[in-house]
Amino acid sequence: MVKILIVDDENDILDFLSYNLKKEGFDVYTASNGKKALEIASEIRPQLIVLDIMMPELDGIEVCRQLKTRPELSSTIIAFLTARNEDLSQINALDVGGDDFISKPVKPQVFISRIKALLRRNKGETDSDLKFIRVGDLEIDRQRVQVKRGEEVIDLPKKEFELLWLLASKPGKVFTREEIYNKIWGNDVIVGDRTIDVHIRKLREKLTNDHIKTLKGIGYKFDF
Amino acid sequence: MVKILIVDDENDILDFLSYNLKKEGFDVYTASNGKKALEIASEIRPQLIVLDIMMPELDGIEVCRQLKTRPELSSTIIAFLTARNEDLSQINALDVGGDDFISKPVKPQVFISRIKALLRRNKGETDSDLKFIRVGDLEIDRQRVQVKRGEEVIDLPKKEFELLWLLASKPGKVFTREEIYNKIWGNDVIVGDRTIDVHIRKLREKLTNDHIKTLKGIGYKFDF
DNA sequence: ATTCGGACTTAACAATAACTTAACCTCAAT
DNA sequence: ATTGAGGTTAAGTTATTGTTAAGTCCGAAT
Repeated sequence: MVKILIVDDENDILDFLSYNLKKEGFDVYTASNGKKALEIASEIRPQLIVLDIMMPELDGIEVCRQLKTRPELSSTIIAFLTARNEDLSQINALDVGGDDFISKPVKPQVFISRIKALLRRNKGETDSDLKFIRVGDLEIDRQRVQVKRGEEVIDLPKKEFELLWLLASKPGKVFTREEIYNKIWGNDVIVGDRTIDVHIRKLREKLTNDHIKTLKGIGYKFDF
Repeated sequence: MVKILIVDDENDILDFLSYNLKKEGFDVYTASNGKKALEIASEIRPQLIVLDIMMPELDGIEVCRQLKTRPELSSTIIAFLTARNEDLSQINALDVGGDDFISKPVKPQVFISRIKALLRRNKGETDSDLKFIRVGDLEIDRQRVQVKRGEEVIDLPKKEFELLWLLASKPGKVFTREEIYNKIWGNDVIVGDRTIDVHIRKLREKLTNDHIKTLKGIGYKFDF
């Protein structure tokens, strides 16, 4: 379930936003000042924090800055709440890592859809750490499931792509067959002895340069 | 990177503003008259245009008006440049869709902070819900729920349009079936296995060009 | 209320790319 | 020469997607 932390010094607003988010099925937490916000955030690790900028003592900007220094929260989405007529010109909230601004007063529908949009935007990007590898003359793009050598596009089927991705993710490292089986097929699937070889062969054929090296009795590695 | 187009008939000013914006890391383009401005704007689709009002032939107001008629530029931010003593009373620049006035002569610091404030204001509206996409020979207009290839209008029913919109919003990116289900049908609705395929098929039929690619076992992507 | 039509979904079946296998081949080390 | 690991090839096999037609739903027009 998606956890959201709302931070505001006005209880009315906390209740209002909290009510609306809960109705949408989110797991909502609240904090009424910056200090509590930092504590709760570290403890529950919400995916998203709605953060009022204007608060006594620790303001939203400062809270955000501190959140971003903590590795476990560095990828948390921050949505700032601002009064509509607040002067934003002094505030470089985007510089401290904020993802969106939401103006008060807030219409529930608008609020919910903004929150959902934010959650959606960061989905898919966070689940796999790396998206792009460049090795030698190859560019391997996970998002497009596509390999390029210069302008030439090389399309690979799923298994071949995964195999290449695995090998290229640590150029020079030797992967044993067992390792490859585990990472690509999973521990449960059983495939024959020659399966990997066949995929390796197809890769070598398509990436005409000879980057995949066999270490007999040990495994394969990607070199350039 | 944020693209900014500067339009002014005085080269000194172009250079001056361009220099300052580039220093801040913006991607800067320039045009020395209204006609060029329209051309370049359509091509690069900047997030923001700095537009001198007083120009020979096509003045800034007229340029703005024409920009706003083009759906792909309708959400572009316009900042007008005005000489300090210019009589603004006659000019209803805000009526034609301008967002701000900046007076000449310009102090770099002030200029930069105004530009940043403008960009900040429209963040969230502009990049998270984009209203218009142009890919290859297609123009996809979210407001009108309409697709055009040149002069030919292609009407699509809602689901098909959303599917196309999703795929075209990140050309080249592979969307898994699951991703598509989540984004178009929502996490709760359950539809059969072949539903996406059918929609894909209809899209392919209507967009006769062959832009939607299948990656078996992975998903679909929009390429051109 | 009834009819009509388009949008959307489903289900059965066809088609195909991707994957796996198996039989055979090569080659280097012993 | 024998052996064993990996290479090669083509022929299965399977999973996934394409296609089609029919069914359901819903809103607009009569």
